[in-house]
Amino acid sequence: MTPATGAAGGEPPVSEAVAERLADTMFALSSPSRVRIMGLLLAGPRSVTDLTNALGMEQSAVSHQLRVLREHDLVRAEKTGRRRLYALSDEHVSTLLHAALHHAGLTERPAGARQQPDGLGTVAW
Amino acid sequence: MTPATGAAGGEPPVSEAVAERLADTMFALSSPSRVRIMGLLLAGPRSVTDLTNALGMEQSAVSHQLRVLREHDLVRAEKTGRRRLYALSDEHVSTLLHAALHHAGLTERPAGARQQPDGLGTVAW
DNA sequence: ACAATACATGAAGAATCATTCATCCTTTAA
DNA sequence: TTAAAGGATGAATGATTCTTCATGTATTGT
Repeated sequence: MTPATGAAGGEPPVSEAVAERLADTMFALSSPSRVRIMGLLLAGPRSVTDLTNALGMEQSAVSHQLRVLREHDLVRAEKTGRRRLYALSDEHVSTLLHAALHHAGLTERPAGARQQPDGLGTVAW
Repeated sequence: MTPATGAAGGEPPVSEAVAERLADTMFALSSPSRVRIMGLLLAGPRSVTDLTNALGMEQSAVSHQLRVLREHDLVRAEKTGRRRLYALSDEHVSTLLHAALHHAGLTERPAGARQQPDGLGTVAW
């Protein structure tokens, strides 16, 4: 087997555990709603109501998706008064997000791109 | 509204179109099987049979997942003889993958980490 | 105390996904 | 030509997922 393909030895290059962790994180970013939320948070902390208005979805849906992001440590909530301020959990996350956005901006253009060359709005790095 | 949260002006920081594209790409990496495949390809091109053996899943399942990766431009197939050599579609992808792996390696340790500090095996950069 | 605001959460339903099974196509070997 | 190897693909099925609806809890305002 593997007649000229390269080494195919013993331990896998990416352990199954890591694969699962990575997939899990990617999953959290695999829905447009959640990515849009992350996109908004990229510009600074937002309350659930802010997000709900900006996204044009139901408050319940936003909360549900925020929960997913929370459970995956992508965002953190800080409660002040009766509202909860959501923010990216750390700059590490925003780095990953930017990398991903950059990737998304470079690959396969749908022919009718009218947005910024990379699809980013005004983003504060 | 938005009483001290920051700007909440007009155009979204991440367009809906980009969010969809990004989510789409992330989706392709949101299953452990596909991540493991990518992990193997990180070490070099592999045939479907190679992957099937290394992964311990059925050939059909591997082909199905390869298709997803293909349709998302994450891998490319080159046919030589009666086998198909799959490889990461470009180095750009492997960059993103490494970034993601790095992220996965740093966040929340499941308490029982026995792998390399970052969970990577022998990986050729 | 009462009402309204801000969020969270459980249930339900439609849609989507990953895997297996069976089958088909193509290419090499006998 | 026949058979086998290497893959791809459609159908079926069980498991997840996203959204809406309804309702619950905590906090502020009057």
